Amino acid sequence: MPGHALLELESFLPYRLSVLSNTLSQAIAKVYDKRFDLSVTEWRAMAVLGYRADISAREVAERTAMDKVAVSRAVARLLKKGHIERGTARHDKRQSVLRLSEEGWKIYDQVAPLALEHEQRLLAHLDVEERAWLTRILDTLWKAELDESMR
Amino acid sequence: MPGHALLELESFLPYRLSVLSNTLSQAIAKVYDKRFDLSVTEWRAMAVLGYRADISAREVAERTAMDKVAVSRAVARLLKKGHIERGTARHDKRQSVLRLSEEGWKIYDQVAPLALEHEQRLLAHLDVEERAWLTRILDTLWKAELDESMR
DNA sequence: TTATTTTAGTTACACCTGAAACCAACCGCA
DNA sequence: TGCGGTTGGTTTCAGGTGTAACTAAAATAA
Repeated sequence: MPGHALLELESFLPYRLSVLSNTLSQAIAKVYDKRFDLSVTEWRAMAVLGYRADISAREVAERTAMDKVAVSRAVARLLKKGHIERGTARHDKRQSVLRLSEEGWKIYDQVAPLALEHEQRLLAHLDVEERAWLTRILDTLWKAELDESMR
Repeated sequence: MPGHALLELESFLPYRLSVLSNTLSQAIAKVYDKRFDLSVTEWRAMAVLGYRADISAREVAERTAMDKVAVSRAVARLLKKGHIERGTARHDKRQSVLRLSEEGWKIYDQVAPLALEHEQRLLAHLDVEERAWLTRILDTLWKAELDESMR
């Protein structure tokens, strides 16, 4: 194709990142869904609440990089399932205060190790040096991209 | 939270990959959409057709890692817009034969350089060594993950 | 205090997506 | 030749998602 820019999708970085991460996410998502009836958004919300309890929906949104609508819906579903509990902040009646319920912790205790296993399974393909570089590169790109998307 | 697995989302690899790649994709997608009225799926189809013409929808699906439903819809929209043309394979009347139209090439010639620019902008955050490692690591994970998801 | 603007969260709408059902054409094999 | 199974592609349906509009509460300003 003379005269046209040469763009080979398979070696195009944003494309590769996207496909890789989607393949990865979908594989994990399927497991969460089938075994625990959890969507990725729901699990992400639970994950942050397992790490830090009694935070507002807004803070969940920040920490999961989901937008507030997605969080609102995930929270609604998790409440219905009884995986989380919701209170109201005393100092600000608009804010919710979210935490995992007893039941929620039981789910969490099954899913979290599974997630970590999944990560290990992925990292198993890399040697120590590669892992270090990957972490470093992701850090750099993360900062650079997120900064830009904020602007 | 004693007794519970420690999972910090922000340092969890699949999560980081997913957020990074989504932030990236959305930024690009917005540009494609606003300036060219193209969705990511549509653009990906056009990208492979720019690289290799006269292939079937199934082959587009393979080369873009999209499923055949997504391709079918992207093709339908691209046909309506006149960006691509469709024929039928002589040896197999089920198969379509797709290629960019004159009009499609005009769009392609604008978007492809833009995409490459985008990639450069991203790579600009990394030095030569980091780029080499990133490529290598992506290759490895790509093969490993895609192999597994095939099974 | 009252008026204005901002923020937390929900709802409504229109779109996108994946899974499954479906149709037509092809293949393998008897 | 004909019959079961497979493959390319489309359609349908049931969710999921982002954007924008909305409500209530809080912060800010006058």
